Amino acid sequence: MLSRSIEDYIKTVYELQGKNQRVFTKDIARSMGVKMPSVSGMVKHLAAEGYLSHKPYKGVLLTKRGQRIAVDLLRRHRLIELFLNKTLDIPWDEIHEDAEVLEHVISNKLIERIFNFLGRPKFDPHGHTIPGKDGNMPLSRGVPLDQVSEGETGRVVEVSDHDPEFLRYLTGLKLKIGSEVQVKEHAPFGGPIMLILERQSLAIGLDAARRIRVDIKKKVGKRSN
Amino acid sequence: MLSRSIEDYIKTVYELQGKNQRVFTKDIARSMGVKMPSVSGMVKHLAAEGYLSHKPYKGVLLTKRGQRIAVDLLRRHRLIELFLNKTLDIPWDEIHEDAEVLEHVISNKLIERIFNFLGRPKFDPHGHTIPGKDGNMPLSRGVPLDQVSEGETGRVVEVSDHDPEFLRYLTGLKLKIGSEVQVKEHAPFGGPIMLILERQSLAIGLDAARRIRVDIKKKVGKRSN
DNA sequence: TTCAATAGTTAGGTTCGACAAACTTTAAGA
DNA sequence: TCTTAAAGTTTGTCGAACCTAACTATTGAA
Repeated sequence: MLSRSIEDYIKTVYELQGKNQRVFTKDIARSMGVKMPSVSGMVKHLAAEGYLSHKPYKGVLLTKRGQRIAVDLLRRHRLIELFLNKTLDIPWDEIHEDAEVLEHVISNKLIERIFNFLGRPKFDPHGHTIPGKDGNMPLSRGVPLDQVSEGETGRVVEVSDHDPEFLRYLTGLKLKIGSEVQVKEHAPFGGPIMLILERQSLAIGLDAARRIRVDIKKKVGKRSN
Repeated sequence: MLSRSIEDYIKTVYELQGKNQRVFTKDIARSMGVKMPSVSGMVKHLAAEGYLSHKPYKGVLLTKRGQRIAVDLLRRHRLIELFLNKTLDIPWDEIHEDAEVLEHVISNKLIERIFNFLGRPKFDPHGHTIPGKDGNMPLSRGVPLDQVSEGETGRVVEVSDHDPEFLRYLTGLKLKIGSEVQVKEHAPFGGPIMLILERQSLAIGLDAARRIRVDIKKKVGKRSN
């Protein structure tokens, strides 16, 4: 049985490494709220146990084994979020914290019961894809909203779940999973993106736009394939 | 925030002390699966923190403060059991273990949501009374089945939840909360109790009978008050 | 009353995961 | 090339919560 702490390190590295970027001690420390020596020590241990490879002074990268742990945790996290949201009707900005704790302690048996109870779902309340029991990690859907060209329309499919404040902001805008948005204009010099959402205009900052992913709608009359 | 370990010690003492019996190091150690020196050390700490009073060589007794912690845990435990049983349809012999872990980590906010979701219930799936949020510990209902006189009839209101094997045994007998049983005979010399349950005779050992509590039915035609 | 057997405690050690202080490596600019 | 700031590591400590070994207190039977 892995300790809570070990699982958290692996998860953090997974999140930071994205598509195979080496991850540095400083970033792990900042992200986890611990000091660098704690990271150095744990990294040495995790490398010895085969969860990641460590080139001193050059950062770390998860092994297949480490990735498997991380993806399992993600599966648990997302199923728990969806479960809390569906059964107890807890809003999407309040489920992350509880899931963060529960993902480490709920038995596999219980997770699979939850999975079946929920009807073997594919997505969590923030639109994230739920990984398979086999450790298969599906790709994120859509593209970040800041990369959508002017004039294009898309459906919101996924939003970042780490910051409850951000989710409350979206709720305030009435922007949710499934919302249809049209990009009107990219203001220059890192300025906001002007959108139409439910016939209302609104301006959204670049940081926020990067945390929203949309499925681009093919233009009407230009239906390909 | 109390550690998992501290909460478990307090809970164990609560269970062992019953109605204010002093609890001994050896019993705590056996019940928790640790060695006696670990108990001595922890007891010293808990006494210093005011959770219990300790007379060296004479056992311990929870203070009001310690009892409050224990009752809170019991509330959490029972609500979690009922929640798992109701929403995920997990049978009564499988819920205890998960609840044992979850009671330490689920946030108060979540517990209260569960409480309301379940309709502010009074009893868990084993018939145990759920303590109030205010730390008020209601009495157990009924009397142990081994104390029911021959000829009397009762309704099962509570069964012990610590041993899953025992619960499976009851399930096999089709004995559940609400079942009506009539005591036909107490076999002498610690022998079994003969019962009628749903028109079937059955013999139940003393150890089992002590773990089943029933509400005695007033005799027909003798309805008092 | 004495003395084993049993129960309880103290002393000292281990592991885990964090820390501060001190040292080393890297890399960027003078 | 040299220097230095930033990043990373090593070393030694600390608190929790466990352990074993050794010591002490209690108690009940001879």
